[in-house]
Amino acid sequence: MVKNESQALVSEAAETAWIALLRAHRDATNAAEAALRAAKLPSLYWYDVLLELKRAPEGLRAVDLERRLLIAQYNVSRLLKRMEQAGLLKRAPDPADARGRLLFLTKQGLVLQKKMWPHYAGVIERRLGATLSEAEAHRLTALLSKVDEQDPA
Amino acid sequence: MVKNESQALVSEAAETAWIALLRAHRDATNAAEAALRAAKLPSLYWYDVLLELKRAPEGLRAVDLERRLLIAQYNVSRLLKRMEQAGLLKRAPDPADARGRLLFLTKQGLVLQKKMWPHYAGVIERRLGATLSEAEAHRLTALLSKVDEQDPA
DNA sequence: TTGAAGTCAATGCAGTTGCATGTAAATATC
DNA sequence: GATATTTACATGCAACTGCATTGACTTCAA
Repeated sequence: MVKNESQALVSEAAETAWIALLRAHRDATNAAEAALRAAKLPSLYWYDVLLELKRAPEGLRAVDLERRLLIAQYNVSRLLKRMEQAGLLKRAPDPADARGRLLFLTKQGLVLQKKMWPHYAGVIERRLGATLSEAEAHRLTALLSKVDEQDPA
Repeated sequence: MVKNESQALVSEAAETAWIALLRAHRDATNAAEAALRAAKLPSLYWYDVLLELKRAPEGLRAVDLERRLLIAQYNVSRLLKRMEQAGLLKRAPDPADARGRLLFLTKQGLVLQKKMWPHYAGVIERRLGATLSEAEAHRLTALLSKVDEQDPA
């Protein structure tokens, strides 16, 4: 996927790991998206939003979502509009800050989240649960976490 | 990013690893894309194509690219059209199979690949080279590889 | 060999994303 | 406490993606 021979810029090991990361991710998310589509369900991003909102029954601001999901601001904005139109969430004025609005999951949104989960979980289980032992999964998590603790860029 | 409490569908460890994978990838590719954009260079996918073609001076078919890069067929088709229009590659009839065409990198394409690499490499180095030891990078690669050896599903 | 089935690519259309910018409210500065 | 800066969110436009389908060739099988 990447991998370049002209040296000195990056260690061989780091570059190989990078490629493995890209491939594993692309492959796994392709599978997850395919599973959801096959079930006529929305994409992973929609799921992520539904779940975040489910966990924040006191309401969440778009900015928080943006940070948690690492999605660009304008995409969050439009994603929320679509999801609101689909009846999955509500946006109410934020008493603490009139610039933004607080987001709340609707009953319909909760129903959809629950409906999507098994499909999503199936993929995770096949990709990670079935191929890695508990210990390996933990090690993988630890290594990946080191990679993005690296906040800025 | 994901993470659900209703159990039994997936092990906790696998789910956590999944989230870590999504976050690490999103974060790292965001950084890489940002670095390339800041330098007014094309996106990662373009780079991937350039590099694959560089490595296949004997010519490559679109189908092969599709498999190597895990990009959908119609996206490969259009990506190649754009890159051809940009003068980065050439498409010639494949003597062995008249349905497809063979792809070749142009001199301009090679120049661009070389120009992009340092920007890309910088991100890889900061994300992976700087945060992981050689041994850790190798372990990460090994674990990620297990995940997508899992072909179909 | 011929026709049925499979493979390699391209494309119209609708939906989504990125970029640049805009509006409004909050915070900082003096 | 008026102005400048920053923050939260929205949006027009152009580019890109996914879906479904098509066209063109290859392969398989009787």
